[in-house]
Amino acid sequence: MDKYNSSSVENFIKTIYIFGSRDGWDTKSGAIARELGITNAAATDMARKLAVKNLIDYEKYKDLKLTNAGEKLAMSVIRKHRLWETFLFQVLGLSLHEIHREAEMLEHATSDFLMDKICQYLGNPELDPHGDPIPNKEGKLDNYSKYISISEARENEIYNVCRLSSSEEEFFDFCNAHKISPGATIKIRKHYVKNEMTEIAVGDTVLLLNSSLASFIFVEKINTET
Amino acid sequence: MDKYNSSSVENFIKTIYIFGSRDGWDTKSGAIARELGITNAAATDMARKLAVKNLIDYEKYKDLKLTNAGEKLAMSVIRKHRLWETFLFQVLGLSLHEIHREAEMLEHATSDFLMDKICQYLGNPELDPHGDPIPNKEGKLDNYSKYISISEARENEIYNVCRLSSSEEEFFDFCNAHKISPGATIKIRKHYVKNEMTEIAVGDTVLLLNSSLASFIFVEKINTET
DNA sequence: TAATTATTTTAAGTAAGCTTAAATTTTATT
DNA sequence: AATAAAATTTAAGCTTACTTAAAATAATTA
Repeated sequence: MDKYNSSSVENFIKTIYIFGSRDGWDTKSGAIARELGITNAAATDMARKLAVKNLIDYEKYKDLKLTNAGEKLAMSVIRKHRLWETFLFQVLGLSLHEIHREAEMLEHATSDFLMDKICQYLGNPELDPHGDPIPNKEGKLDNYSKYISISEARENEIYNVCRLSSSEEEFFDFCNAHKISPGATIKIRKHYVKNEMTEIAVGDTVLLLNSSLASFIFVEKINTET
Repeated sequence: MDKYNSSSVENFIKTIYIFGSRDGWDTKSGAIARELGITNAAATDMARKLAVKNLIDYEKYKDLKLTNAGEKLAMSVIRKHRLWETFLFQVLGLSLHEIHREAEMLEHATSDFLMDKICQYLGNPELDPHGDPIPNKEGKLDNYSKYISISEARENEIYNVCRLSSSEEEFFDFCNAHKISPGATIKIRKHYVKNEMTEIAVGDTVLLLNSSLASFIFVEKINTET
């Protein structure tokens, strides 16, 4: 078993993990290819190679599934990504969309040794600036309460925004413009199911979100106890 | 002209620059190959390809020479290397040999944008922790007084240590053990030319250095003026 | 200076990570 | 359930960055 994996391999494995953890998203070679900007043929090719390396279980035409080793690798890359984002945001003051772009490169060029130093420096954070949980050294997400996306939230209920889980500048432009940030309070007014839109209220403003926007904003029921 | 260069290309160009700036070192394909741990054939191959890309001037059997574009690229990579070393040393507290290993990877995965942010964060440093000068954004080494290595220093003169320009752990073990660090005062006692050894004194300790050690320790005549 | 040794280059071949185009399989539609 | 559409896989081919082995050139030494 090689110790070193290329950026291509790491991104492939990472994408399978991320897609697999999102409700209703598939992990077939086509979806991964689209995300990575490569052809289906290239993705199939990679899938077969990584199956030999025992990082994924591959059955033709089926969803790609990570093995234990594959999941471990995914968590390691995601840990590096989220720690770098936290560092770039907190220490160097980069913006939410800038940190993604840089972390996307740095995550493949950082040793476990250095990552642990950075983790310590940051005081072992549990969440990155987007609100996404940071896996620990062992690749586990401990005490991580799974938030729900706006598309899954109940009508006429009030929620707290917890995560803005995108990496596109335009998405953050939108969130900034309408005061949607972790900690903000929003009300779900109505799901227009056929049209795949959700109407929410932030303060006095009423917004109509398409399903893409809605799926990247994660919320939590406001805790009335304690 | 491509904007993006691979790690292999960047390391190749960087090595030509570094070797070219050291007295008595050649920049033939063989020397570069040895340094990079690849075969001569691979180095010749790369040399021809980079000549097409206009990064080096290539004449068979001759020393490899960087073009203006090649030198610009070299300086950019070296700037990133030395800024990362400074950052890892000053901010995260890594040791002198650890910073080299990590910077060697990070230098190829860092945008100019991020590098400038880090440079600002550090207060635009002029020297890295080894004492090596950090090129500016334009790829120039401004007001850089060229130090001499111990092998070039004059017998019976007293000097200040300015740079420890190596990346090997053992070298730093040696320097630590004998209190050789930037700022330390040493006396050159004698050059044993035939045996390629130099005898120096650090405080009360007399040390006999082989030419390899002597070539990595850079010194400056103690300034008696001002 | 001729011969030997060392170095560099050329030639042929490999693996990774892609591409396009054609064939196959799955999914959706009527 | 048959067929059309969509997705996936296979096949062949390309580039990068290497390798080994043989050929050519340069440097050294007798």
